[in-house]
Amino acid sequence: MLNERSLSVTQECGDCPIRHRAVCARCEADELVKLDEIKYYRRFEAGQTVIWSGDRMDFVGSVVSGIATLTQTMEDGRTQMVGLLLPSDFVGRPGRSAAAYDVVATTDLVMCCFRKAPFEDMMATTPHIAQRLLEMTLDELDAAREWMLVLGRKTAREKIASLLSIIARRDATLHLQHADRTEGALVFDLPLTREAMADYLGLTLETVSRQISALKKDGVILLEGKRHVTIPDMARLMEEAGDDADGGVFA
Amino acid sequence: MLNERSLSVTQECGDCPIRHRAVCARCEADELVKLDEIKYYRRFEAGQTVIWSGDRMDFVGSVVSGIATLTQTMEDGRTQMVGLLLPSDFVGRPGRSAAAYDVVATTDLVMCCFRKAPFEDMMATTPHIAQRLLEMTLDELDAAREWMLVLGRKTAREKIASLLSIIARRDATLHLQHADRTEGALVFDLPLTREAMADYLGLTLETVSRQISALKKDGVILLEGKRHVTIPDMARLMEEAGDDADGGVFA
DNA sequence: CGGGGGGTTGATCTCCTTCAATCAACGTGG
DNA sequence: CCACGTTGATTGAAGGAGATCAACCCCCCG
Repeated sequence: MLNERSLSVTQECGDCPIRHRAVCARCEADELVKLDEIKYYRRFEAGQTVIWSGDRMDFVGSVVSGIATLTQTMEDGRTQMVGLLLPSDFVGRPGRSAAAYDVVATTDLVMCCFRKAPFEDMMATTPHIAQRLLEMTLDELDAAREWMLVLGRKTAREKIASLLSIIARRDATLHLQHADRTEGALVFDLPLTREAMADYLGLTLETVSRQISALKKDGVILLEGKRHVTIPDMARLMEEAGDDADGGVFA
Repeated sequence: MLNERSLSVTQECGDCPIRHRAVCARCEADELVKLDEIKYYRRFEAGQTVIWSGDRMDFVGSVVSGIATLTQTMEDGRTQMVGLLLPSDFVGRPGRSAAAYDVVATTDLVMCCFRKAPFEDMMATTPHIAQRLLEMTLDELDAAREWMLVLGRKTAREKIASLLSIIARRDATLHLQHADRTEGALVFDLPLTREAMADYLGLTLETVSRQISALKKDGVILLEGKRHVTIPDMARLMEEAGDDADGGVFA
C-alpha cells in the first residue's frame, strides 16, 4: 500500500512542482515526453538511507519533495555533512557507478529517478539537460565554497547564524505562496535535528544547542518549541553570520 | 619585453602541455582551430592578483603553468582559500559577469584565456567543451566536499597531512616524467607559504608551522629547507590524514 | 649594515569539546 | 493510567586543541 500511495504521487511532468528548477527545467515538451517514459518515482521515509557511500548506484534523480542530506564519514565515526538536498536538487553523478556519499532522507522524501544508462543517453542527445546540469553543478560548487568559509573561519555563533540565514533564504524562495512572511519577519521550521546541524557545521550538538539558546536570548531569533523559528530582523541575522548585511548573494 | 616573452610562450594548441586535461581536452582538431583563433595568453608574476572578487570579469581561462589560489574574505579580514588552481584548471564561470572570488597567482602564472562572449558562443555550438566543463566542475565539487570534511572534522595535524597528501598526489599525476619517486618516496616542493596553507586549512600560520615540525619530528615527512618535502611512506601519511590508507580516491 | 618577508618557537588565553546529568515529549506494554 | 524506555534537546563543569600575542631566527637583497 506504500506502492499504492506512490502511484498516487506519480504525475505528469507538466504538473511537477519542481518542473522549472530541476535538471529538466530547460527541456521542451517533446524532451519531457521522453524523460517521462524513463522516469519513475521512489519514496523514502524520514530516517531512511537512500544509498550508502561506495554502493553501486545505477540511478540518478531529483528530489521532488522532502529533504535529504549528503554526508561523509571517517573510519572513527566523525561525520561531516557536505550537502543539503532540497526539492529540485539533483542526486548522483553521470559517469560514476558508485555513490560518493551517504544519502539520507531527513524527512519523508519523494524522488524522481532515472536509470543511469538511459539518462546518460538522453544527456548525450539532449543538450538542454546537460546545460541545466552544468548550471546546477556550478551553483552547488559556489554553495560548497561558501560553506568552506563557514567551516574554516567562522565562530560557532556565526556558523549557526549562517545556517539559519541559508535555510531562511532557501525556504523563502522555495515557497513564496506560504504566508510565512509576517510583515518582514521570516518564519520557518528547522528541517534538521541539532545533531544534523552540528554535522553540517562541524560542531558538536551541544554547541549547536548552546548557540541557538544564545541567539534566542539575544533576540536574534524567536523559538516556539524546538523547531519553529521566527526571524524578526533578517539583516541582524546576517550581521551575526558575519556576512554583509546587504543581502548580497553573489559572494 | 614581458610581451616579448609572452609571445614566446604562445603556442599551437597541439603542443600545449594541458591539451589533454583542460576544458579543451575533448575537442577535435577543427574545434581546436576555432579555439585557437579566440584564445590569448596572459602572464602574471608571483604574488600578483589576477582578479578581485566582485570585479567585472569578461574572460574565462585555463591555468597553463604555475599555481593560483581562489580565496574568500570576510569584512574583518578573515580569509579562507576555496580553491587551489593547478595547470589545466579552469577559471571563471560562463554566464556570470563578476568574479566570485579573489584569484591570486602564488607562483609565476601563465593562463590561456578566452573573452567570455566568444567562449560562450563556442560552448553553445561545441558540445565537447560543455561536456568537459561539466566533468571538470563535478570533479571540483567532489574536491570541495572532500575539503569540507577536512575543514569541519579534522584536527590540525590531520589537516596538514591531508594537504600534503593532496599536493603529493596532484604533483605525482601532473608530471610523472620527473624522477621524483626515489624508490617509493615522493618528493616535491611546497607551492604555498605557511600562511597560504593556513588559509587553505582554516588554521593560523603558527599552528601550520608547529604541526609541520611535529610531522617532521615523527618521521612522517622529511624537510630540506622550508619547502622541499620528502614523503618516505605515503601510506603512513594517509593514515595521519585520517584517510583510509588504501589510496582510495573515490570517496 | 639595515630591513623585510617568511618561518619557528614559547607563553598564555579562550572557545569549543567532552563527559555527564537532567528534562520534555512520546510511545508502549502491563 | 501509570511505569518505563527512547529520542531529541538543554545545561553544567572540566579539559584541551588551537588561537593569540610576542620574541626571535634565517636568509636574501638593496
